[in-house]
Amino acid sequence: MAFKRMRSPRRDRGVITVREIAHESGVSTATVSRVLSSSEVVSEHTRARVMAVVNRYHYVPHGLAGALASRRSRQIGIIIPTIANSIYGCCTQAVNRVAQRAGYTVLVGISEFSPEHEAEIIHRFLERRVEGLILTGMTRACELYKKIEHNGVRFVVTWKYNSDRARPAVSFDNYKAAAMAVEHLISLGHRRIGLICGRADVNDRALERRRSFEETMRAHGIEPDPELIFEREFEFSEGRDAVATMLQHERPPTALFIANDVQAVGALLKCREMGLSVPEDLSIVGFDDLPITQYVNPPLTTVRVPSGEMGRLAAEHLISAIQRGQPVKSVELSTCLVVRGSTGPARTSSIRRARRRQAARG
Amino acid sequence: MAFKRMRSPRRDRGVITVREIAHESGVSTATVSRVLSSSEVVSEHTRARVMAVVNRYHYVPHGLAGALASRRSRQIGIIIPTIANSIYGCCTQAVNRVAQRAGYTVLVGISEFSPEHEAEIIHRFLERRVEGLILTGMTRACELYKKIEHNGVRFVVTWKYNSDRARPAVSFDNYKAAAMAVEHLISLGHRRIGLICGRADVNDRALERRRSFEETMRAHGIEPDPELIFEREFEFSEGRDAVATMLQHERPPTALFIANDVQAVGALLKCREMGLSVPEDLSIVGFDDLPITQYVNPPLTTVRVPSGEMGRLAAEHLISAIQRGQPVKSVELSTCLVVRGSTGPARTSSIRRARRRQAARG
DNA sequence: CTGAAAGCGCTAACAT
DNA sequence: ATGTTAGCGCTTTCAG
Repeated sequence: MAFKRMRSPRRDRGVITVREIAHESGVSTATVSRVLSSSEVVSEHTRARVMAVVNRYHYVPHGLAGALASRRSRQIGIIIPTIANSIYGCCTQAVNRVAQRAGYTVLVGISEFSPEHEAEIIHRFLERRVEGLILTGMTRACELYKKIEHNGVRFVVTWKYNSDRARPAVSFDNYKAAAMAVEHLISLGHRRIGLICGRADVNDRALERRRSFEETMRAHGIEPDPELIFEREFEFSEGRDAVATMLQHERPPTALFIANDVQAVGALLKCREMGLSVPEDLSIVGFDDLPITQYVNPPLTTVRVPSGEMGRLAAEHLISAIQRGQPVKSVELSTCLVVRGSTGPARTSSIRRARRRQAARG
Repeated sequence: MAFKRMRSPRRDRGVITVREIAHESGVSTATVSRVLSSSEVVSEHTRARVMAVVNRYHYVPHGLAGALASRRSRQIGIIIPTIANSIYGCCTQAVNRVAQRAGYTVLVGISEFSPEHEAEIIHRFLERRVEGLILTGMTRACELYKKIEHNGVRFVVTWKYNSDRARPAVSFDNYKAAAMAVEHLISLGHRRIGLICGRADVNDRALERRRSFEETMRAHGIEPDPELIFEREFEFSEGRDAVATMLQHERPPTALFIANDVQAVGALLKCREMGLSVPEDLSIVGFDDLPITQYVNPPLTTVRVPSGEMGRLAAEHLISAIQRGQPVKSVELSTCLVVRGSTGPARTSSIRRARRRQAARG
């Protein structure tokens, strides 16, 4: 071999490049680029000629090369904990929609509630040079936030809002939302109220809702009973099992706040299966307002959260911040209590009465 | 200005590059690259020195530049029609998991059942130089397949399997699966059977299930009544409305095949709400085996499809095909009928009887 | 309105 | 085991 390096200009797997297109249409690569970015001033004539060649060759520009050269990846990332709870899917879908319209692609990461896993996803997204990040919840190593900022990447927190925190957030306030639910129960005369929620150690939304439950109870002079507080995974079955166990307590609750509808629906169906009347024997208020909640029997009283709008706004704020080179603006979204059939006035020791009834029957 | 171009080597927004790392640790960029790709032979000593600098600077390599240079993007794309039906979420999550483990990032596209939208997503993914594509269903413009292949991108079809087609698929056979459901009903003595399914014009899975319904009926000497076939969107409410309408027919069905569980659960709950007994008044068999189906009352008889496994296998086959430079191997997955409480023996004109009962009560 | 050419940050031959 | 260097395919000044 006499020559130093044998790299013919188009030895590649036949994938066309700007150079070929430029050559074929008798213009420079710069012009092709201008035509394709469709923003520049190019004469109608040249544009037509170039486009003809582009179409003829089914030319698809190399976006990564473009990103490298322009230093804009036109990608954002979103990290959600799970897809088992459809609220995250709904939010992601909304993000996807606005991103797409703005010419951005979205990378989806699923952390499965693992901080290590999340850190890994963030690292990968940073490598891919996302221009922005949509995060779920606020609790994560300070290091990680530093790493994100250090790489010049903007982010916005969803599903968690605290007016006192410095991090940009587009979300509702879990504390307030949960308080509405608990106060609804208290106002119906319930004093003995149980809580079922997600795992507070890996989920700051669950933590916040739990904290709100406890403090709201105390604010009304009720001391929450730790034996009536269950933290479980996000599954129908977990809600079912939790409620079954809780109702075996010697002093069972007359009402339940179940801080997510997946567990709430599971629990509600279980109650019916056990022959309990809802809300006569037990009131239940859920959280999320999943579509199915209005169709179960009785329809579930629950807290409506704006999952879709949150996704939409988070993406809009993030992208506009990126484009305008400004910090992301926070917004607090509102929630509301949707009162349906699963909550009613407290009646003394209704579970015990129901139990007796069952015993008589069985 | 006397000089031609003013481009200082590190004027950028402070983001570190290999060159800086190489310089700081007194090695070449090639060595840094070797350390980071962790595959090459590098002395323990140099590796440690380089890693120290990497960590000190929180250096995150520019993945797009790497992709460009190595001509491997380490990305795959998946396109699903919606996230409203959680089976797609489940599948996507599985894909994500194996991709991540293999060092691939996944781009998620949501087509919302629009072919135009899907074509756009594919184009964008091709620009991003995905190395492979996981598609939902097989029906799309031949042009589009050509475009994908023309760009040297491998793909695999999911949720649709036909042994006669040339396209690589990792899926179950909708026709067979639906036939199991219909035959179950027929074997219980039902002759007047209705169908509720997705829109067959934009969804080849729905089409296939509908075709299977009609042909299986005929194979058993029953002519399907077009008035008992409803194509609807994927919503609980659509299932509800469809069943309500269908039962007003002068000769209502004694059984229903509802080709997806979202609609099936909606329909089932509606039946209960209308005071109908399931399966005494009406048998229902669903499709998908969503988690909730086993908890509704009565638990839904349905066809179990391997959403998670399909995602896992599709991703594995695709990635291994990419890595070994071979075509993607097809696999047909199996489904099974899960008989639960919503189906029972046919009883003559049970709906009419129920109606009379209701009239008597009302 | 168009072209020339210098990189974007990295990897992969090739050479040592 | 490590360094040199030529690109990857595109965008973007700057010049005309």
